[in-house]
Amino acid sequence: MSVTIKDVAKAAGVSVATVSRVLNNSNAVSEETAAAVNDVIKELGYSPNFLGRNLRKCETNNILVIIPSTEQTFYSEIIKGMQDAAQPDYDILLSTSYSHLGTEMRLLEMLFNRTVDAAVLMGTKLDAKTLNDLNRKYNIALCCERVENSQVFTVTIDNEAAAYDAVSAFLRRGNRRIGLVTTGGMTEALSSTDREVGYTRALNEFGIDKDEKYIFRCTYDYSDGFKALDYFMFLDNPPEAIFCISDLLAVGVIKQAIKKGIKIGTELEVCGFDNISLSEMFIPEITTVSQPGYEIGQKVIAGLIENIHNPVKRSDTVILEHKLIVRNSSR
Amino acid sequence: MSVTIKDVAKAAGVSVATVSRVLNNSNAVSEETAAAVNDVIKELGYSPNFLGRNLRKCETNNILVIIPSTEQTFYSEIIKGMQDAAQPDYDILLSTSYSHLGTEMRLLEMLFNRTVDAAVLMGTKLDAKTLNDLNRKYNIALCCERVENSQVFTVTIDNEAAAYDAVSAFLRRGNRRIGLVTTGGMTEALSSTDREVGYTRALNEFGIDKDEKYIFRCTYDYSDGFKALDYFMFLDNPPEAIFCISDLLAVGVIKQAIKKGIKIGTELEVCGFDNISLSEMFIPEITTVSQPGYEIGQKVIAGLIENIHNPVKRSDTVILEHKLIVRNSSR
DNA sequence: TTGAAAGCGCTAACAT
DNA sequence: ATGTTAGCGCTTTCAA
Repeated sequence: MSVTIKDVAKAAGVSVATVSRVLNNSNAVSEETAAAVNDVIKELGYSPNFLGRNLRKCETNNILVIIPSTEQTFYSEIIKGMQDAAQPDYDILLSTSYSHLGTEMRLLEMLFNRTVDAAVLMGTKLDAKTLNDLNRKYNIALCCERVENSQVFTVTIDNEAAAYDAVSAFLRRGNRRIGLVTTGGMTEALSSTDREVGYTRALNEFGIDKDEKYIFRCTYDYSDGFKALDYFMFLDNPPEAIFCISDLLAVGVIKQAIKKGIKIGTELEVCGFDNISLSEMFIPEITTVSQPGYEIGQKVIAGLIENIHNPVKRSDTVILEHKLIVRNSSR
Repeated sequence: MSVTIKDVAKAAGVSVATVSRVLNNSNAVSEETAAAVNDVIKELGYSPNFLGRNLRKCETNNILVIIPSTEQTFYSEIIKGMQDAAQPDYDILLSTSYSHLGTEMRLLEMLFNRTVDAAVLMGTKLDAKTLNDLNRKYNIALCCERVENSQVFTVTIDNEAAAYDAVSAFLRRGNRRIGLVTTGGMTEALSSTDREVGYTRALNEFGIDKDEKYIFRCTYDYSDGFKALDYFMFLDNPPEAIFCISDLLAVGVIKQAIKKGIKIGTELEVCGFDNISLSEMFIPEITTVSQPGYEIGQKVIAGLIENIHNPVKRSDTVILEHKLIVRNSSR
């Protein structure tokens, strides 16, 4: 079918071992021989078949990254960071799970059947026990979304502190009734729960009790922001500021508010989360919490590669710095 | 290291051949034996090592999809269509080239070294000759972006007609001075060139000559839309409508126009391209040309899989239907 | 219905 | 510095 190492060896008049050495830049081969072999390789248009190499070496140098979706996210920067950290030894292979447990499991098959050496799970739907079991046999890492009681190496931000910062800023500017638009309680995402805890802590510090009526629980869909705004404005004392656990929800809230004639920034402050590019493009530009995407990606792959090569694996959680970015949707 | 087919065979008291047959659902194995083997497989937690299987079968059932970026695109739908068309036989592996020729070539190595069975190139930077050479030896397909003189199987829309439709709509509503914001002339992307041809044809049909002063050539960066608007408004007779070859550029144009106090939709019409989710979220909602992403993805993978299995490959170009979506950024 | 054995393409231990 | 050879885990032909 295609040209193999044997063909090259024959054509170059050497053994396959020598060709292999040239291929792997072994120094135990004379310059002339190497040059001759390389000539033949070029001439024959030979590419080593990695299926053979991988089988023999029991490694693929591929890392699978399972992302929930490629749409409207800040994953782009993370992926860039991952690629840079992986090069030149590893390749990053992306696949989307659509936040679907079955799909995620199917993709993890690649780990079981040795198609990849390791996997990064972003926003996993797996539970702690399953993750810990996996972690024992394979090299995995969590990214952005931690899982309680899991001993899997994780890179994320301090979501509690980030929400605390965002809501504190609202409070310092004199707002007292702060709405929360979250997926917490609807999904199992711990980041949402953590952000709600941070929201509550900020309120408490200003002597305000968390009031469930100022919390709107919904999905990640941006149009749920419409419903949130409608709900809040229907209250006797509508919130003066709204903290959304995603930029997309913030867009929904703002859009609906503008439709209702509410002045964003003055009559109503809104803060999103993630600092996706849309938050800067939107009118008004949206105040948000920025996650250090590139660094997150870099760190998680660096740690994972470390784990691949070390018998004793790190299972800690790396917390990176978030940043509150104040724009026009707040005063 | 890990449990192999041999271990299973030994534990089940059968030959590896029998285990292999069970693994591949061969009917040439008795029900009792199959059940017994499956029990052992479960008990031992055995997963077949695909490196062995792939080497033996000379296939991986993986398809590589090279995308320029995961940010702010309509690729999300395309990828969904690809996954659905690939399942259950193939897995889609994504990788980002960042529109960088070197990176694209590096990723194509996976094709050469048999890590994947085929590759889809989106917005490739490769030239026709290179593509045709590749196409002879490997299974590849182009998606969204055609390449002149390439004989590679391609799925895309009719960009010329799409632009014609968008600009014609402007003209039918009485606009005569139509600006074009494009990357054409700056990059090699044929879609931009095609759209410019459609723009010109529409003008000509209304007895208007293309006037280079109404064309602003820039990069894909959304902030270039700012510059475009500034440039156009500086003209003696500014355009009454602006056609942008991407939604992102349209956002830039609109944002800057609003900043200048120009009423979008009435004083100035704007049309984007691609119908990314942002175009619907933005205020005003943006008129745009929608590409049938899901179907594009589906068709390209279906064609590619067809090619993998057929000795004689199709090398045609499939043109799918676009749709003009009129929203508030036009009258 | 089952088993024995060859071999996919490559690397690496060992020998020279 | 180079060659010989075993074998990675699997599928498949052939024989029984």
